[in-house]
Amino acid sequence: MIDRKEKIVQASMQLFVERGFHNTSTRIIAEEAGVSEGLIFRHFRSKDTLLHFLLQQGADEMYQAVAEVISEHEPKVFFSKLVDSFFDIPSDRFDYWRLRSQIQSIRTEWESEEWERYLREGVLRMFKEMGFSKFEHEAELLYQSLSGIRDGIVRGQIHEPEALRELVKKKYRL
Amino acid sequence: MIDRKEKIVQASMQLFVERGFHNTSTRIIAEEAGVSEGLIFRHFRSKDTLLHFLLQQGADEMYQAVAEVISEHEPKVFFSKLVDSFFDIPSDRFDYWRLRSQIQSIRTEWESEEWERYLREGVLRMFKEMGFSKFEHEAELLYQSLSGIRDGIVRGQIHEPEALRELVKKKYRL
DNA sequence: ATTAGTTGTAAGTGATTACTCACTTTTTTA
DNA sequence: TAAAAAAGTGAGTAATCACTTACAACTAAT
Repeated sequence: MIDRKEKIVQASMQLFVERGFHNTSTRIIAEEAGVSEGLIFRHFRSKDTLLHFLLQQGADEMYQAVAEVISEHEPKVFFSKLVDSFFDIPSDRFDYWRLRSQIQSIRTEWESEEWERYLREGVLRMFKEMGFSKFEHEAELLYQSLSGIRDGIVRGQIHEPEALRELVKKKYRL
Repeated sequence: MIDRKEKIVQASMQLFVERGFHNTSTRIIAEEAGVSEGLIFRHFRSKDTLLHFLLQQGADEMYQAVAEVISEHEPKVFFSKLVDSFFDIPSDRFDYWRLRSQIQSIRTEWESEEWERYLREGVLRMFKEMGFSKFEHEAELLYQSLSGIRDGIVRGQIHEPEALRELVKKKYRL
């Protein structure tokens, strides 16, 4: 009846985000998931593997989302889809972003994922095709700004995301 | 001759940023600082107190920096000083920002500091005085964007900050 | 020179950590 | 239905954790 592996995934995600990865013991994960501690290691070889699984799961979904944006070749539509992809984060994906942000700020070896490189390339291409003179800097600025906004959203700091979204689009006259 | 307390402060800051707070033991801090483990607890009552000290130290400096920006009442100059304050982070303060970002993403109870509230009020006031219709949203957008850029800078993701700075200022026609 | 206060150390403390192992129970397959 | 494989448990494990304590060394003032 109950998918215990999924229970472990959900409990660990919540705990990692709330208390931090290194401050979350496998004992409390098991407790929260309602399983024995040993089962965690049956399904995931180690606590690190579990973390990696959570991040990979989110990255896979992002790859899908980015593919959808990237496939758009009309610059103005691309821009709109791009901005929307930063604003339309389903609330059940907030945890992924918060976990990612946490790990990124801890691990020095963190390197950008494939979907992120694709997306940045797409932004670059868009500004180029739109005829912006300093398209590289425009791309960098937009990407970092949107990242900051996304952080704000998943942390619940932004009260009226819709107004912000319109403002961003207006700034680029779209 | 050697200020051992300062040694502890520097070693712990570096380690907290590199490996994460909860993944850094007091044993390794002592090792890295070249002191006995007990000395950490002589100077700082607990590991948490040490963390708080590091954050407070950085916040104090930020309060100074923000006071300088806030004191400017001419909107256009304020804007320029504001943007500069996000771009001109001395490299020896990178660690503070990375530590702050780490703790912010772990602790749920994190609430904005005094200097941050002051700064955001200032940005709000600026847009208001500049006659922007949706000044609240403009302030939110600018603040979150600049925060994203600052994150990028302290993480070494931004290659040409100067070009970005000029671009930001140009966007607001200043 | 004695005292008092501070700074420092080494060797502990019990609690908690990620993980293992021997075992039982459930599910799948032949 | 029997056997094999997978899922699940609970009681371990050595190592590490933040922190304490008893004591020594240094510093400064009387």
